[in-house]
Order: sequence, then C-alpha cells, then structure tokens
Amino acid sequence: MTQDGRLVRGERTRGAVLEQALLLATVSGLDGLSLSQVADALGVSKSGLFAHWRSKEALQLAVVDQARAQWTERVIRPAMTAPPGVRRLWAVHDSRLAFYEAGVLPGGCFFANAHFEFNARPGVIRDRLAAELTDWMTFLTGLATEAVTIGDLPAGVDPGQLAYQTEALGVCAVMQSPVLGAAATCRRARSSLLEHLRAIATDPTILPEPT
Amino acid sequence: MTQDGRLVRGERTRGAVLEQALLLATVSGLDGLSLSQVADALGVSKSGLFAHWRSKEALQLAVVDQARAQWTERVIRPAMTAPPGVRRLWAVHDSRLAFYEAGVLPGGCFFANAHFEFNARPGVIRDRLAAELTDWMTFLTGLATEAVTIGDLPAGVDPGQLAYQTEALGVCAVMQSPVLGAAATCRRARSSLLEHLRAIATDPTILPEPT
DNA sequence: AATATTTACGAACGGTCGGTCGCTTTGTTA
DNA sequence: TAACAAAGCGACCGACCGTTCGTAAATATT
Repeated sequence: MTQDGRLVRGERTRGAVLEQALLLATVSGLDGLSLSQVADALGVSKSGLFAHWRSKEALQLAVVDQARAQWTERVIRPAMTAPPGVRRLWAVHDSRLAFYEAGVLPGGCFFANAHFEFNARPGVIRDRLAAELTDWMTFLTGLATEAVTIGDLPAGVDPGQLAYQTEALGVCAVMQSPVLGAAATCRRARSSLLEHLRAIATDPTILPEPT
Repeated sequence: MTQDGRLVRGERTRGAVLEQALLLATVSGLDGLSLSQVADALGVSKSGLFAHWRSKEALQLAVVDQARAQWTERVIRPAMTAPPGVRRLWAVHDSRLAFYEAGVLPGGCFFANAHFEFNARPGVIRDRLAAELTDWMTFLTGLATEAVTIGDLPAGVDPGQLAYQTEALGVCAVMQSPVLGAAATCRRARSSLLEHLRAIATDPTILPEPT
C-alpha cells in the first residue's frame, strides 16, 4: 500500500472529484458538464483538475468508470444475493428500480442519459459507452439463460428477448419518472415484468405475489 | 393567405432553419445545439436567426413544435389507417419503429433524446417536453382503452400498463439501435409487443403472424 | 539541512457561445 | 418615384469554455 501522504491526498480529491462529476454529469450531461462547474462545486481550482486528468475527455472516461463501479456496487451486488434463475433476474430489475427511486443520481440514470447523449457522436466516449451497454445486455441475457438452464423458465424462452424486455421496462421508468412520478412509473415497470415472469415461469410461486 | 413576398421568403427560411435545427438537435442535443452550427449548416448568418426567434430558447421551443409535427405526420398519421383497437395500437408501434429504422433523424428520436437531456433541468423547455410526454402517453393509453372497449382485449387489461409496455419497447429500441444494430433491436421490440398482444387478444388472428 | 517530487493554485490564452446593433438588400405600398 | 417595412448580414460585446504555464506549498528522500 502507498503510505505517501501526497499520493493519499491526491487519491482522496480524485475520488471526490469523480463523485461530484458523476452527479453533475447526470444533470448537465457527460459532455455538457464543465470543468469550472465541477471545480466550483468542490471548492478546488479548475486548473488543479488537470493534475489528475490531462484533458476533459480523460475525466469523462473516468466518470464512466465511476458510474460503472457505482452501478455494480448499488444495483448488481445487492441483487446477487438472490438465488440464481428467474428470481435473480427479478432481483436485478427490482434493485435497479430501487436505485432510481432512491434518487442517488439527480439525473436518474447516468448510462441511460449518456447513451442518448452520445448515440450520434462518434468518438472514444461513445465507443466506451457502447461497450458498457454490450456488457450490461450480456449480463442480463446471461441471467435469463441461467433461468432457462436451471429450469425456472421453459426451454422455448428466448433469453435475449427477455433481457431486452427487462431493459426496456427499466429505461422507460427512468425516462418517465421525473414527469409522471417515480412511484407510479416504477410500479408499472415492476408489475409488467413480474406478471410476465410469473406467466412464463415453470413455478410462479417462487416469485413475489403481484401487488 | 399572405401574398407578401418578403413574408413568404421569411416563412421559407424559417421552415428550413427549423428542419435543420431538428436534425442537429438530435445529434448535439436540444441544448447543446449552437446557433452558429445551425446558421453555418444553412449558409445563413447567425444574427439573421434572431430576426425569427428572439432568443435561443424561443428557437428550441419552435424545434419542439417541429418535432411534434413531424412525429404526428410520419408516425401517427400513417398508423391511423389501421382499424381501431388492438390493430391500431400495433400499427403505431410498428410505424414508430419504421420511423427509427428509416433513419429520418440522425440522432434517432428527438423526444427520447430531449427527455433524457432535460430530465433534471427545470425550465420552460422541460415543462414543454413533459407536456409532450403526457400527451403521448395519453394517446397510447387511449388506443389501449379503445381496444378494450371494442372487445379486442379482455376487460381485465390495464390500458395504462399496456401503454407503458409499448412505450418502453419503443424507447429501448432507439437507445440500443446505434450500438446493437437497428435491425436486431427493432425485431426484438416488434416481436415482444406482438407476442404479448397476441397472447392477450380475444382474437389473435386479427394481428400479424409472429415471424 | 538540502533536494526532489507531487498536489494544487492563479493568471492568462485562444476560441466559441448567446446576444446586440446598425446597415444593406429586397419587396410592398402610396 | 418616394416612403416604408421586413429579411438578412457583418462587426462586435461580455461570458464562459478547455487548456497551458509558472509557481507556491506540502511531503518525501538524501
């Protein structure tokens, strides 16, 4: 471990900047975000940021890392306590919506916002976001596949299709929440998937009762 | 009708500017869009834009109008030729995905992009976008309600829920298309809704065969 | 105690932003 | 033909953008 007080201090501010930048990025956009904005919010100087990242783009990529780490920690990890199969897929969906409802990020979902912001802007960041989306969909598809493999779902179910439906319900929730209310919107997102899963599951009773 | 050649010319450039601004807004964002950008793309002067809109915000609101008009013309109107009920709901979904696949807007969907861009930015534009989303969901819910009313769908179906699912599948399509391919993504969005509608319809044979 | 390293800062740079102003051009009207 | 009105342009403004640079302060090394 590093004991150097200078490096420790640098690492600490580095983390604080990333945390703040992630919050602001969900409001102003990953590109709309300005360095002065981030610096002022933390009471540090703008030029000091360049000691940690050589350019704005480098900071933006670091923010993507930060967002992924947060997502893994706050959405995926809690859901992995659920047993494998259809219950774990449901747990991820539920955990994700809980993340939105908790208002952790003022702009709702970093990745959803970023995807729509960069969907027509080629470049390093877009490529990075595309990789993240591929990873995420692979993860969801893997959960669905597992559910079929262990017999929670019949063999005819298309895991990719189920993953797509799950993702769609989640994305739509974070899009509509600020307008139509998070409670009502997330209820729709939950009951839609739950009803669908219970309808196709070989044993619906292992899933929660619909409310 | 106005016969004044000056006003006619103004109206013409006004339309051209809105058209161009709508395209660029889906790429750079409705707020990220710059007036120089729009002016240069049309070979007009930036200051000339202020003859038509007194501020950038006024232009942005006009772009929302333009987007709504395009959406009504290119998505809703063609779908309204389908008979009322579940077939019309399906036609809107199909027409919407066709609009995305045609690549009319380089950034995919103006409204989806704008919603995610402004979901945490209070102001006139956000209010306007919120009203548009409410209108759109009311429209979809109305179609679902109609399908229940005329007996295409059983009485137990929740129209709001069905509208939410339809919207979710559409939004997710435009989000994932640039990354995972429009063809595969829209196929998922189509088959997901079609299978669901056929599963709950009182007479599935009035809907297309699943592919 | 002297030197090296790392963080962080303030000042300044060129460039772009939204917006203003006065003018020319184009077309209408009397 | 003269007076007028609208469209559109070029020059310019202050503000903010990302970025660079020289320097001061804190810490580690010798």
